[in-house]
Amino acid sequence: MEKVGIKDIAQRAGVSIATVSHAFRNPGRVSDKTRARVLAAASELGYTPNQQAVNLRTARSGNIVVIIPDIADSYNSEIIKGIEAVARKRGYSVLLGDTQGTEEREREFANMVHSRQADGIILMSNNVPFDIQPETPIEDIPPIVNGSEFAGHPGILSVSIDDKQGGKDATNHLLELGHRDIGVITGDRHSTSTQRRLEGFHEAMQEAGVEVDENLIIYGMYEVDMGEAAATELLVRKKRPTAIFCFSDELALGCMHSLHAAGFSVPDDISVIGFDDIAFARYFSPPLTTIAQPAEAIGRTCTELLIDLIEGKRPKRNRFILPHALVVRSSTRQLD
Amino acid sequence: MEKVGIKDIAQRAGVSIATVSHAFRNPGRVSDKTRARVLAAASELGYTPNQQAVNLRTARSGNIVVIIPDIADSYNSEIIKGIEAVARKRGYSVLLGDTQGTEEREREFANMVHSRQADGIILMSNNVPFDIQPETPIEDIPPIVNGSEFAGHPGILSVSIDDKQGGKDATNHLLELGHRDIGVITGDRHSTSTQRRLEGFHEAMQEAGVEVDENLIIYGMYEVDMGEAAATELLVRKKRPTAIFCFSDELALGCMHSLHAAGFSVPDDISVIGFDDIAFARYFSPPLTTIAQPAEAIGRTCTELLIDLIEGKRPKRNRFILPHALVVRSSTRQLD
DNA sequence: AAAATAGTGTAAAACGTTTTACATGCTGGC
DNA sequence: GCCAGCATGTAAAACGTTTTACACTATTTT
Repeated sequence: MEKVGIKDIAQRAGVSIATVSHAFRNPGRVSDKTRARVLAAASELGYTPNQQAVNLRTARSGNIVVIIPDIADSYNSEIIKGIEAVARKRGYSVLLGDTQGTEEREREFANMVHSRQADGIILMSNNVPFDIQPETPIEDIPPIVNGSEFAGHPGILSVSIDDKQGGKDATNHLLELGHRDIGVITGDRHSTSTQRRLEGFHEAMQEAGVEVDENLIIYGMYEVDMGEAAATELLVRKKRPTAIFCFSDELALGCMHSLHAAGFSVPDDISVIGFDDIAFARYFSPPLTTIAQPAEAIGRTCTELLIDLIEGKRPKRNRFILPHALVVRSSTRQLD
Repeated sequence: MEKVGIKDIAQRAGVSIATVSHAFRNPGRVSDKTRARVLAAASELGYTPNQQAVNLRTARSGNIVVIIPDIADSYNSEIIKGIEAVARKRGYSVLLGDTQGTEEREREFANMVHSRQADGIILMSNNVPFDIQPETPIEDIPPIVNGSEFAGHPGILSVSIDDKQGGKDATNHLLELGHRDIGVITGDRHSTSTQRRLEGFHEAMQEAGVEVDENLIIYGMYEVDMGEAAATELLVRKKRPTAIFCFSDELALGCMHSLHAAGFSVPDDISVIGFDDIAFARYFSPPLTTIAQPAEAIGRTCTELLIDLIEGKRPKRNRFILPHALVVRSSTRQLD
């Protein structure tokens, strides 16, 4: 367990430390014979390179930090799974940045790339935690990829589904089933995803020539409890909705819970559609109709792009759109 | 954006680099006046210390790695949340080690402490990814804390609930409701938690004088799909269970899904009890009766202990047991 | 046979800090 | 006035690597 370094193995193999280093990093640079001797010595001594030293010298950390509001959220953790997998494959480690929603922590984590603890950032949030003006040249921005639609800076890569179209698809599904009085429970009002989905909702309604009742739109957060509260809210409205579009599956879960508690049947009395298609969605009662996001693929893509960026390969496009899909299960049905 | 180092700020403040370092790390060591000058220079230049250099010099990384089989699992991600919070509070960052169950990755991650990328390990798994004999002295083991009951090495800290008692409590609950034909769907057969919960089950049955039907015990993994499969399995048994004890809430979810699909009502036809009390458990239909584990607290405690260990404070005890609780909801009821 | 080239090895600088050991000037006690 | 002791500052070593520039030998080219 004694710390064995490059120089111990140099001594044992009877060569210089430079040779040892070359033997590892730069095979061709050294004769096969000495290389073998070095490798032997290394394994006899149980050598493990000190990454800190390597990192300092090579000015890279091999880490990427993922800044995410809440890691316990199902959708988020699927994404992280994708991130982890690709990072590992490409030789990077992932540093977890659970911000619990606070901007202070967001900055803290973002600072890790300045302090060289990380080489790049995957951002699952809408604020850019630096002071970046839209006119800041991209060379001055550290490697960063956003995992959602992102409006902050045109040069920042982002990968996500087409939220607006998603919102439209969900709405059209309800419209096709004959619903006209459609309630909406949104996510965080300031998030781009909420804004875009809402646009999609309005556009679909307009195209169908159905008037939107603003009273039936409840703005909230993306969490379960919010779904419960919002559903109750909706039930006391003068005009009761016959269908509810929830901007996340967790919201839908909370929503259905409230509806059941109030004696309504889903979908017989009220249809509910969600968004995300988290792993549990098919186990809800009733199994949830929802817009599926390819969470893991989003995570994977973000990571591939980020690492490309770190390694100097900037893609031609800045905006990557992954396909979503309407998944019809049993929480929605034709209006009588 | 130019990289500014300690020597730039030394130059600007007209002092030596040693003084700059002291001004930061070691206030009293330097006069207030120069200290102020240094600090001013630093902020004017927008200085951020290069952590890699600091780490190399001070021989610590400020990282802990958490080795966990699947980060997308609800119970696991709650734990991670706890870990993150404490780590942050105490000035550490967390490196994610999602092993996807493979031992190879486990070793890879464990190796991060040898290569100085991390100062310690939180292990949420049952294999120790080093070659440690029970007789290896604790000084030779890197700082490590296990987040479950752990049998590998007596010197390794572990924090968890009392799984055996948990198994007993769940079983007694069913027994008290009059159930005698109790099915069991376990988690990974090799995990200590499964083994201990099973012991608890047997002990409770024995104490109640009820014979265990080995045919009603299905060994599996801790995942939803397994729950579905196992439930179907159980239904074809000659003697059908009137209650099922699932070793995780995810299993219970899958299990109830199968039961519903087969036309059974929970709890009217069959009672189901879970284990963990994940955030979603109260939203299941019916809301799940389960044994609550304090996941976040487990994460927090692990982390406090690990960091103590890293910083040289070894606790008097090696085994930390956190309280669990039976949470009765609506998935269990009195047998007619 | 001299000169260019390829192959192999090494000394030493560098990465950006922290920390040890020493130097200097000053205060005050005698 | 002398010395002890303190307050403040600094030079230089150290952390464990990678990498540059050079040296030497052996081989090939002319």
